[in-house]
Amino acid sequence: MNEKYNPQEIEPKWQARWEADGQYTAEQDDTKPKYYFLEMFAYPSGDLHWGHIRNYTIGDAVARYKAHTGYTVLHPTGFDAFGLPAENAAIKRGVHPRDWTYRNIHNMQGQFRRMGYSYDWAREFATCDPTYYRWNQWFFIQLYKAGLAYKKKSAVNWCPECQTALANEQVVNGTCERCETGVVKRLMEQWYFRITQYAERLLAGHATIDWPDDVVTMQKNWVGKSQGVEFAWAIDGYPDSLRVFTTRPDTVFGVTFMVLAPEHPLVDAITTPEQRAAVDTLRGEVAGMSEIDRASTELEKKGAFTGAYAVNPLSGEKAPIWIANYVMMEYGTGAIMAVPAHDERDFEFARKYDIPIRIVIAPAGADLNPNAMTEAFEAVGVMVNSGAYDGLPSDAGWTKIAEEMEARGIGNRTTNYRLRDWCISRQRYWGTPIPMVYCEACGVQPVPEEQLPVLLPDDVTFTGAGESPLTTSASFMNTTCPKCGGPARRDSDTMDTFMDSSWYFLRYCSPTLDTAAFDPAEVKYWMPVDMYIGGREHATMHLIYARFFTMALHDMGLLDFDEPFTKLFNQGIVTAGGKKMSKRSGAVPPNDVVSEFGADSARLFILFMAPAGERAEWGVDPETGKPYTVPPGIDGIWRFLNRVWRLTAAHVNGYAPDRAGRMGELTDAARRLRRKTHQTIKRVSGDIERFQFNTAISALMELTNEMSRYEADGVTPGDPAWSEAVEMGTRLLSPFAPHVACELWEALGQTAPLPNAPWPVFDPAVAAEEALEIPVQINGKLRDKLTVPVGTDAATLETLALQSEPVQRHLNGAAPRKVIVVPGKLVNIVA
RNA sequence: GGGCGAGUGGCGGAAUUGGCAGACGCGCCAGACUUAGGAUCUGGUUCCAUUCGGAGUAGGGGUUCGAGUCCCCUCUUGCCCA
Repeated sequence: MNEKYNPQEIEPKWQARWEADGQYTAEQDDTKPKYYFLEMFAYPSGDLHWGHIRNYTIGDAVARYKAHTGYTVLHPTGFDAFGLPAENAAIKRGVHPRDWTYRNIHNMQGQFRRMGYSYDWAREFATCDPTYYRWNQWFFIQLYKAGLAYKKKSAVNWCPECQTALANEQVVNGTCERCETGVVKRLMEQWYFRITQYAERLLAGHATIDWPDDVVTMQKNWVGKSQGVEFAWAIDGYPDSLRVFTTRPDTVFGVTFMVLAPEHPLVDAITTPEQRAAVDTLRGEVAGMSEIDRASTELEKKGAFTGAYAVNPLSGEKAPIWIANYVMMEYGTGAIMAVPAHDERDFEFARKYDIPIRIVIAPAGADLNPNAMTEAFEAVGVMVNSGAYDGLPSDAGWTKIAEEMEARGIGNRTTNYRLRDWCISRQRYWGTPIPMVYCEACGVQPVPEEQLPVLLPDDVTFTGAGESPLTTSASFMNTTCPKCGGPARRDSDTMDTFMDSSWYFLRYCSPTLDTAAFDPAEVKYWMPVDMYIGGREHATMHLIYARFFTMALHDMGLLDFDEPFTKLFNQGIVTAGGKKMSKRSGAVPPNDVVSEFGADSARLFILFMAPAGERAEWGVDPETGKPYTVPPGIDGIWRFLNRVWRLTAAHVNGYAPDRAGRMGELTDAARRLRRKTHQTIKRVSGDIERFQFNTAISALMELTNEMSRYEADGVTPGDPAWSEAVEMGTRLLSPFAPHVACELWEALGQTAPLPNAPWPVFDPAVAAEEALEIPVQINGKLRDKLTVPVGTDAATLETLALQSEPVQRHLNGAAPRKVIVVPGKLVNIVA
């Protein structure tokens, strides 16, 4: 073999050979368990950067490890190819979104392949391909037929800059996530999916999946389940009653005012002429505000009195009815009972408008003074000023009052959710056309399934203003009604791209099938995804939508499982100068590192630099003030791989595959090397299982350091301990640095492909230390170390410790008060 | 403002269960060697004192024979939600 490690020569060679041999083709194999391993697919922004490389390298290491440990692995990739940036490029530079997207895909495919990831490339697809989005349209129609897709006119977040509606999660601090323009409200006809119907299932499903706690918590908060009571208040002098939802029925005697959302339908009817002006002013002000702003705790509370009063059904007291900017029509009933003593927002409001505050829950052993309070008391306490309920703990009172309301027919216990239905419509071109047509005579009609796909037209102009670009294409917009054959218009919107990512993992099971979205037999074999890897930022969007979609498909009888991802791992973000590395800020492509040091070095470096789940700081070059194109720490990885190469190359005849039966009489050095080899197998295996790739790599470095020490004393031809170390080291390196591992494997004379080779198993007897160093402490301070055989008992350790010279010196003749001996660990003498 | 993490040498980081703090790597220092290379190899490298030793895991308190690890308070910081 070559003396010199040359990744530029061996890496393309192995990549070509893997591809030619179909090395990573996923195949059903009844002799093995299956493992479906998936990393979140990439948006084709133009270049891979180190954030991607981290995600995909972690994924590749584990996918390769799974293949070594006896699974038949499905490890696919593709591109999440629809989306706004392509359209922005079209507007700014006149490039067609399709051309821009495919040019980027082509470049990123090259970068992916150069990294040597173990993808089954035959399964790759881009979601913007009609053979894919056709099935988005098919699913849309199925959801429509199942009653899960519906159209409604509603106030949506509208970005005046992007000319599009935004989902709540795309609005950041009241501004557009992409362009940071202030978001306004606008009424539009939009398609929605009834995800709210699955709120309870989305919560219950968490018990059946093995996901990180923080993601589960985020999803729970996103669904926002709250138990409460919905009940009616009579309005003094009006026939209508007012329905309110509260999570605190135990505070009902503390109500000193009521608040309606400014949009509440009763506002007009109950407002008195004297209050009309103030009410209208506030309503005008609120109309231009985003929901996000209104929900903010920093919002200055503003209200106006309507002049009307509501009657407390329990106490019979009258409470003035206000409207306020902090109450929203979309949550609950759009009306609340306000209890300033026990709700922070009501408290602030009452203080501002001089509304009385009445204590009805007293904290244990303390008295609250309504005039001196500086904040609401929201915790559990004892009920006071609450008629027959006085003296009851408030949590017990909660149930009693709810029961009384139900018994008297005033109200009912209900469950409320923060989750809203999923708005699918986007006023954009570069997405999946919504397969619905509008006929004057027949109304809304789905496109017949045999006419799918509804293709994106080419005769579109991109102005960046006005309505959806699709409206500029007459050939697209004008169609015929599938029912009556008369003239009809198509829906001018396209689908949210989260539609694409809600089922792409199903498509990978049968990516080229043209008669259905997926082959049920293939899906039955491969799904669910056993391990899914991606960023934490997808906790409440993609990961909720994909779960909902899977559940909906399950309920339509299309799938026999209802959770798509059994396990989830979130890799940490890569930052440069503290800011997240992304297309928009300081993204560094892997190209320079790969061309100078090779893909194996790039892979090892990104895994070695930080624990996989935590933030990794890439570093900023002090000379340029920009993120490094080649980080300084890469030298350590480069040296390591060169050392590995040299150790193998220098002792090709030191290796003999057959070493069984020659391990009997070994020198101390050989026993040490064997011990290190087996300890390394144990550590690397455990570290991969725990996703601790940084320590796995440091263990491999320790093994090579031990091999260097051993080498100094000479390696004999066919040396059994050396043979074992060199072979095991190569196999352990395979998931992380597959090219160099394959090359070394071949140099060792192995003919079976390394990626299929079984994972090494360690022998605990060989890995066990022969002697231990036992620290001896006096009052917790280290004074000596005893070198003793493994298994030395407590009494012996105590005797040896007390005989130790430094211990005698420190005790200075005094008798120890107590000696703590933990066999195998330490001795601590309390003096 | 709320929820969840994190804070360890000049730097990235290590330390399964409460048991030798600083593995591994970068950088730095010293030496060796040479076909002068992107070298490589060997040794050293928490701080103070260098003699015994002392201090030390953001800061303060606590539990314990023993705390980076557990508990309480404070500060800083990241992410998510407001």
